[in-house]
Amino acid sequence: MARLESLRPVQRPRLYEQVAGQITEWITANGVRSGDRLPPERELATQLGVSRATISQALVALEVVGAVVVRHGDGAIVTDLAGTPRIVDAIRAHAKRLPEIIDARDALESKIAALAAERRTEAHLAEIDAALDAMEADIDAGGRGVEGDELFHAAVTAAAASELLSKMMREIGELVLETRIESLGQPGRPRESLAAHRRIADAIRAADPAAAAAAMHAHVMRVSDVAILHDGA
Amino acid sequence: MARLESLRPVQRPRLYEQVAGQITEWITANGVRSGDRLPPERELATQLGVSRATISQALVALEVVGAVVVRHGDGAIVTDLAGTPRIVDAIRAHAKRLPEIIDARDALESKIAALAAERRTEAHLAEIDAALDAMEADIDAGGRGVEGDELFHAAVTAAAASELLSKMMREIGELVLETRIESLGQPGRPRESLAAHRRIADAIRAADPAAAAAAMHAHVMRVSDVAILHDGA
DNA sequence: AGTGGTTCAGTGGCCTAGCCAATAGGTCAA
DNA sequence: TTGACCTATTGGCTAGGCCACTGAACCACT
Repeated sequence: MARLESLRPVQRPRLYEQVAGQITEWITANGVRSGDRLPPERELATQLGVSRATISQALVALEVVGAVVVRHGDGAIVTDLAGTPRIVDAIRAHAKRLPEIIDARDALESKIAALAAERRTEAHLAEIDAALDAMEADIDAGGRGVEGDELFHAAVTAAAASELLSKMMREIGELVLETRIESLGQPGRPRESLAAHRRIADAIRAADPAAAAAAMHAHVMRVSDVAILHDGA
Repeated sequence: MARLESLRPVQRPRLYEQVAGQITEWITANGVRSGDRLPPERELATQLGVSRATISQALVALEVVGAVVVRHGDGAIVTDLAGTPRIVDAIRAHAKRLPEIIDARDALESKIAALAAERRTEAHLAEIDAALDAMEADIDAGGRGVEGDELFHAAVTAAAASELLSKMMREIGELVLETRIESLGQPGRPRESLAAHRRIADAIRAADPAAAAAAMHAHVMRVSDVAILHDGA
């Protein structure tokens, strides 16, 4: 039974998203500055050819993101964050920015590995070992060890005990996953990757932050080779 | 004339916010897990006593935050981020997590400095110098060089040429700023900080990534000392 | 002048009612 | 077993309307 794990659900465009995008464009295009007011909802509705309810939804979205603040009876005021596109969207939009993902991953995971080496408990080490075992078992069975790979990085992140770094990793996690799957798809890679993970685990166990960071750095860079090659193909 | 700066505009609660909050509570209270479906909009509307339009707005808000994903014809599916409060809020909530900010800043800025050393152009170097000059001038004039400090880090970040890392820095920027101001407030600190910035700039100019990262790391750690002490007071 | 009410037009907040479109799940014939 | 079809359920979006809030203009009073 062939897997189709690379397939993703079709894009279901929401009207409010499109409207929010158009409003954002309008903001940047017209040089609207922080503090300026958007046109009234009713006017936006007629101009963009949608209902006021949809405009309202778009404004909710923009408000949640922090691009505008809507004031009852006054209007929607543009904030200073308005021109800033959302992090993941910005990347996906250009798509050719895999190197940026690598850089970010390197920055975060190297630090995470170092912190993990300082703060790991026995429970964390056990969790990391379990992930490595799962990875090895899967590879022995002919798999690519993707699941164990994910578990490993999750365990290391947990050991680092930083909610902030953890959250940031989660933010780019979706993008990282793609590069990870690509990398492990290459023949011989899984075993090599397993060895790299072992080196990271050893450094963490040895409570050696610098070595852990270096090992993680090397691992991330090794993965990036493939990803970039694949990207350029 | 007594100031009333502690006064804030009255809370103008939005219905959709309240509804979103109730839905979130419902999720955590009922042990709803990732992948489970929320009740239909129509049912939520009658149960919470609001219109479907408002429910829809609340779901837009939750969707933007990433707590749910709404599928046409199917329902609103809870994601694994549902229980996770917003990144900045999470930190602010505990408030005692300054160390985490330092860790994150260190991870990002060290990498940014390294990348800047690799990719800086003459224009970037000029920008960095300008920031240092502004910092020095302000300090000579008795100031703390806060503005120049910000300009410096902004210039280095620009030189790193990574939209992703840049965005991440912006995300924690608000929090970093607080620690920065605290640090520079100590007597003697501004000049010392200026020297540290110069070392970073030199490494970047010399196109030495490792040295740049090390200098930035040292700088961030130096700042953290003060911040943590201040925090413990 | 300055202060405080009043009014009014503009604006967002929220609602009701309804149709359209997508989905999941069943039925039935090939 | 497969594929086509139907149907109930659900979200997407619209239209139209009432209410509450805001800000500016105006006015009366001090």
